[in-house]
Amino acid sequence: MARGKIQIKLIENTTNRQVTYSKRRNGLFKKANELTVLCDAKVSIIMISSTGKLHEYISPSTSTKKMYDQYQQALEVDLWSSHYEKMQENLRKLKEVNKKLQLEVRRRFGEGLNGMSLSELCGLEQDMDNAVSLIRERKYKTLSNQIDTARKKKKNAEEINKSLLQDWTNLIKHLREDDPHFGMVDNGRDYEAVIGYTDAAAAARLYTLRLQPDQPNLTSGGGSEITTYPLLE
Amino acid sequence: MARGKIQIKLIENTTNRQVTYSKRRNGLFKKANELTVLCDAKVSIIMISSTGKLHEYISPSTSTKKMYDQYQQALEVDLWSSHYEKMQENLRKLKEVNKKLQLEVRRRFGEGLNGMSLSELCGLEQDMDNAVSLIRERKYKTLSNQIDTARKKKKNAEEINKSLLQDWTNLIKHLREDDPHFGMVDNGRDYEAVIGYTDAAAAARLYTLRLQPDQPNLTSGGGSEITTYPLLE
DNA sequence: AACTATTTATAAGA
DNA sequence: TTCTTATAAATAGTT
Repeated sequence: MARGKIQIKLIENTTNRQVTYSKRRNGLFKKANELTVLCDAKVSIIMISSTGKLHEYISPSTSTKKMYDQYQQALEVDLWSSHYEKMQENLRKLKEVNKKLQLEVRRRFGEGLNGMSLSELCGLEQDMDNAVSLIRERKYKTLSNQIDTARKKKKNAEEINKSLLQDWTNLIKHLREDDPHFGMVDNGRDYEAVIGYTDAAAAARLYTLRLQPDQPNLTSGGGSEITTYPLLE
Repeated sequence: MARGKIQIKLIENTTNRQVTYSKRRNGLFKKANELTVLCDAKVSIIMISSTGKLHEYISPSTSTKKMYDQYQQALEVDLWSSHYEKMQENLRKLKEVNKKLQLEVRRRFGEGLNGMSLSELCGLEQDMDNAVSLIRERKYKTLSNQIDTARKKKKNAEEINKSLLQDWTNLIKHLREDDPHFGMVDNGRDYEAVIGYTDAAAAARLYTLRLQPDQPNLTSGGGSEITTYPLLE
């Protein structure tokens, strides 16, 4: 616009372009500010240069966020704003519900009863009594289930013990038949006596030990009726 | 900038102001576009006039949303995203709290007990029992307050009745003294007998009726000790 | 909306 | 970047 007319097309010379960008940017911002003052308008300008630098102008009476918010509202282009508002509404409702629930819970803890009428109190008491019955019922059910499970476990354990002792006895018998001196320890008593029938778990443990593969003489000994049992929880 | 210099200050004349706004807006947008082309820049302008109308310029290669997103990123001033995310976080937390409260309430109604352990059930039962005691206590308190109030009202009513009957007796007495035949009804009994002492309220009602202004012979009858009583709730 | 006198913006050069 | 300045462009006031 001076010292020669220019075509409005990309300035090829990078330096020139940057200078022009800088000058015209200032010009634009100046104009924007004049418009703001003269016409009581609000202007938001965001500019990004070809080198990626960002500049902005914003009228003194507002903010970039406000301008963008207004833009969104005005143009109704805004998916986000509606989303945002829905969220706010949601939040508000949730807070309300929360408040009510809190009161509900508090009352069911016996607090915050002051504002309640006699009939409300009666209703609440009734509710609570019913609920307590249900809870008690549930408790007994849970309890009886647990007892039942315990009984089953005990029974199962007893059976396993029985089988283990049977296996053990058979094993000893087989070994005796092969070697009459087997099982005699220094004090002259045999394993059965040492272990006794009082500690079945210990017997089982010992039994397992004796079945380790590093004692092939035992595991390979004539097809004994050894069985395995799943471990119980 | 033509036909006379102007001060950069608000144009008082509304019409002038709007005309200038329109002209300069075009000028600004033209400049913005030139800048876009000449310098390969991106420009977003949002303007809101004093009358609330919104106009925008946006460089062809971009969009207003993109520009403001870039603005956000570049300035690292998370303007609305943070707000938005905070809201989402808030919402999430509230929902969680809500869920817990709902479960709490449901359990206190005796529902949703399935996932609870025996000890949890025992704790809940204990809580509920305590709460029921508190509620019951409160109920009895409310009840006794109401009984108290009722007693007071009853006492008050009785006193009023007593006074009314006294007044009534006095009135009849006075009237008898003036006219020995007064009060005799067709079956020969007098009003006191008809009314009896068993229905004080009915006596009071009749008494009031007889004091209506359209029966001046009674109300004007020698200065009787008639008193008035406030109506009770 | 068009005109135009004048102001303002700015391209090119320093 | 800033200043200068010739000149293009914008625009205030008018029609």
